[in-house]
Amino acid sequence: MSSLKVRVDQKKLERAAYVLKCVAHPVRISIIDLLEQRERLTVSQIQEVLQIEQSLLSHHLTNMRDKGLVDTQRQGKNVHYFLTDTSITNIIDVINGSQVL
Amino acid sequence: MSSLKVRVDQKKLERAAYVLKCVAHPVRISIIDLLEQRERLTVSQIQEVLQIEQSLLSHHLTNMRDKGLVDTQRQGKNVHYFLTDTSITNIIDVINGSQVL
DNA sequence: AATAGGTATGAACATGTCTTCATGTTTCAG
DNA sequence: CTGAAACATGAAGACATGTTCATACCTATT
Repeated sequence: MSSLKVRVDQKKLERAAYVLKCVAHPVRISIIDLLEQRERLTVSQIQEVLQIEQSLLSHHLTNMRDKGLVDTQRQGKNVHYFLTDTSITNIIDVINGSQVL
Repeated sequence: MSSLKVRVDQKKLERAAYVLKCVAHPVRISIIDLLEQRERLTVSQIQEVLQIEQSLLSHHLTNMRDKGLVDTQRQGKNVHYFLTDTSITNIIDVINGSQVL
């Protein structure tokens, strides 16, 4: 007999998968990395670093916002993006500290 | 002037995204969690816990194997699966220690 | 050799994701 | 009020992923 079972409840599993799916993209990982370094960044600042189309970046940011990864704050013509929970940046560490990733 | 840039190189970014995409699924997160508890598990053992179709589970396992997350070892009629790099289990911790995930 | 248990594979369909392009919105400066 | 800068949105096509079903494969037992 074995009391083996999944230690994460279904709700959390689905939520985690949902958000991880969002993290799992080169551009979006990059954005997280940038926001770990700067706290707040405007779309144009991010665009300058990543060198991708404005519209594409906006889609990615909206995506991350929908999933609750980032939040925004308007300041004049600019919109500032920031991480809602900096603990996600731990994923970057996991990435760097793994043979597999 | 700002020396802001992505601190993860392109290759690693793509690899990380590729593997994270694989992690980002309820069933596959569950499998990782189980293999954190047991070291080695056969397909049927996993199936017994997860209660999903054999074929579906097999597809998921093959997927994880292709991405290098797990590896296998045959023993008679059974095939044992195990994590190739236990540091991935840190992702479970990140999940549990995050407000967002 | 035949059978059964354990696992893998492939086709097919539905659904989701990524990217581009065109266009819309908001805000400020003049 | 007009125009330009900064950002968002929506449609569409290409492509990837998840699931099911049927079937094939491997191994041990008889």
